[in-house]
Amino acid sequence: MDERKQRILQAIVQDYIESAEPVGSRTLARKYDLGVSPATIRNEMADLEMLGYLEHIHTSSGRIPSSKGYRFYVDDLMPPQQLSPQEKALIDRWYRERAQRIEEVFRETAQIISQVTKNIALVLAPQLTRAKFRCLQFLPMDDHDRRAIAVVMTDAGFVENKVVAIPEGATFEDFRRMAAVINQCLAGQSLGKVSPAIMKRIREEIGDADLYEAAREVIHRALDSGKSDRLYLGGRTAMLEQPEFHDVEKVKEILLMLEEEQLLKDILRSHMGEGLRVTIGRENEYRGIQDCSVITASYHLGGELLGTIAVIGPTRMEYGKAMTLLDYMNGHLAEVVRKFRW
Amino acid sequence: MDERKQRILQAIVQDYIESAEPVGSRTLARKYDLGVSPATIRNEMADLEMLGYLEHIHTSSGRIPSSKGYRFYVDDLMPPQQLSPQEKALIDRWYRERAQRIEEVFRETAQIISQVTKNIALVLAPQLTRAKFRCLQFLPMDDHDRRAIAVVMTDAGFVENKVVAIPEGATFEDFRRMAAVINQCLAGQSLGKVSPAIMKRIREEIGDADLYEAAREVIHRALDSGKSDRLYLGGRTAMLEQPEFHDVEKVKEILLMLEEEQLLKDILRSHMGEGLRVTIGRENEYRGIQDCSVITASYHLGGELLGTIAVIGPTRMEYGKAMTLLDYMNGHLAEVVRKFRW
DNA sequence: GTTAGCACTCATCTTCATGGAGTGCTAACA
DNA sequence: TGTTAGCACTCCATGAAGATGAGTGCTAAC
Repeated sequence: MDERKQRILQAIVQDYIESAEPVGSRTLARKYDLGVSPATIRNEMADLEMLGYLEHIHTSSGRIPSSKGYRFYVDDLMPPQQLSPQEKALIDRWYRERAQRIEEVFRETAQIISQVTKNIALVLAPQLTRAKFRCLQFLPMDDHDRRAIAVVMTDAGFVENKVVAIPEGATFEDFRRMAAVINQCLAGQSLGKVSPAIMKRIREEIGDADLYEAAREVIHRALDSGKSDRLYLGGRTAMLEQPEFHDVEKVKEILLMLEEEQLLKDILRSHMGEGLRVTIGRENEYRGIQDCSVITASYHLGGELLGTIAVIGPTRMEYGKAMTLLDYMNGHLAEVVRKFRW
Repeated sequence: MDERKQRILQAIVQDYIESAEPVGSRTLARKYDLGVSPATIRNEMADLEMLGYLEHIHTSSGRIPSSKGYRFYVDDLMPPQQLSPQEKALIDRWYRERAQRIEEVFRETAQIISQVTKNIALVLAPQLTRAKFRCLQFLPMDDHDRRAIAVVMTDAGFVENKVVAIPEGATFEDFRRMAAVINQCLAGQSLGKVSPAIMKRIREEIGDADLYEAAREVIHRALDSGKSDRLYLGGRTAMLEQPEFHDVEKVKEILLMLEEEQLLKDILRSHMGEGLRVTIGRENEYRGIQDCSVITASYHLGGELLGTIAVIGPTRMEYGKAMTLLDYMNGHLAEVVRKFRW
């Protein structure tokens, strides 16, 4: 692929991303200073189509980039972009004004990304499975000693509370004792997996069978909440700005997909872990988004993978802008998570 | 308005609700056994239009009910409806399978309502402001005594936790002492309003100014979370089934409204407190939904107002079905909330 | 290798005719 | 006096026909 072909492909992709209309040789020649006539461009376009970079709806409709075309654009042709200081300042201020608690940080991150890119934004918050157990405490819930609140804390500063029943025969004091045992045994352990050996040690320390059963349930439920990492979603309305979604059937389809939280998490997880990543159209495994592109960025802290942020939109997407933004938000998030941690 | 007019109005409303098409005299005569000719129906329709019960897009377009027409239908003409035992069983099973925690109950309630009515469902969970303070406890958060977790519990069994900073010079032990004071002073108080007198007493009991400042903040933030009652939303996709939302602009408008949580809460609150209530089209105060109807039902427990559930949809709505369902879910919710309380 | 020119292809838009569903009005009927 | 049949009229939806415009592919000339 010679340089002229690349210049033409670049112009086509950029024009199509901007206009959402199939681009023809004449328009291209007029708008971009390519130094050749429409006829030449036509020849080149025909070649590019042969090579699989462009597509044709029908004769005489202008070309649109194929997945392969976008891929080449993203990898080799896309001019590097940077957020302007104004944009950065805007984002920083947004955070400062609206995001006090860490949940708000995630939520607002999704908001910002969707607002800026006019596409769907996903933020997968750090998984607690990767977090380490810090401590567990019980609080009495009623005066009759029948329920207690278990408060579980992780080293990342996440706090969860659950109501647990105190079994017949046991007292709140027993639970307090149990907490001490659990704290001792689980301290520093990853929530993801508690080894049978540790459970055995806890059983021995606790002694009483009923009480151990209760302890097992508490630990189990604490782990459960750890497994369900939280997904924040933004841009349900923003995406309607895209002409691709001017058809209600399409909108319905996408909205239905967005309600399947598990599916979204799976998609994100399969992209996780390799910095900035772009998956274009057909490259997607899940069929429902094979006319969409997914850009993900994973944020780390001290080498540890924390979570992922993503943009999902039509393949005709401002890749450069989205990638630059994700990269910036990525750093921001790692920073914020670091701040909330200690 | 004589009986024949009423029968005709009833037929028109029912037919329009079913078909979403303006209904004409001929169709009406064919489909419903009214015992009169189309011409007579035409005359009656003209009368009903004069009286304001029907509307006309243009000559020769068939009639649709006006807000006033729907109102008369809902108040006087609508046949009473009941959920079938099958439907009830279905709902009960749904709850049993998916709703363990109280938050899930609210969420699934919204889901069920939107699924059944194919419209937007809102569930406003009990406001904590109405709940009474039960107790506050602090847990140490880190080893350096710089942060603590405040766990606040209400008599309805809601538990909230917040991270608070321990001011320079104070220790965790001070906070523990402070908790004792607050517990003593606030026990049984409504979270909605803490009188200045009580705050004064707390200040005197605590003594130290810095510590009092910290206490004030904790109480303040506990109340804050009480004020933000939670809204559960269902049916973002279900509503797309309605032909009224076959236009993307309409969809965008409604979705934008649904993102304004405060607005939705305000709408619900203004409807709160009077059992089953229907507001039709123009009767709505908020302009954005003047071509929609809102049906709300408030659930109570021991005379105390707890929350509201609602359906929002086009004025062409199955009022009977929605009202019956809301009424049933209402009882269900009160029951569930009672079960979670003690 | 590049370009101009030409024939051809679609999609879209406009216009126009047509049929169908509906109304309103009037006159006849019971 | 209330009911109905009949008729003229309105408006929407549909589809065909034609014009328009943007685009391609191919060939021949530069």
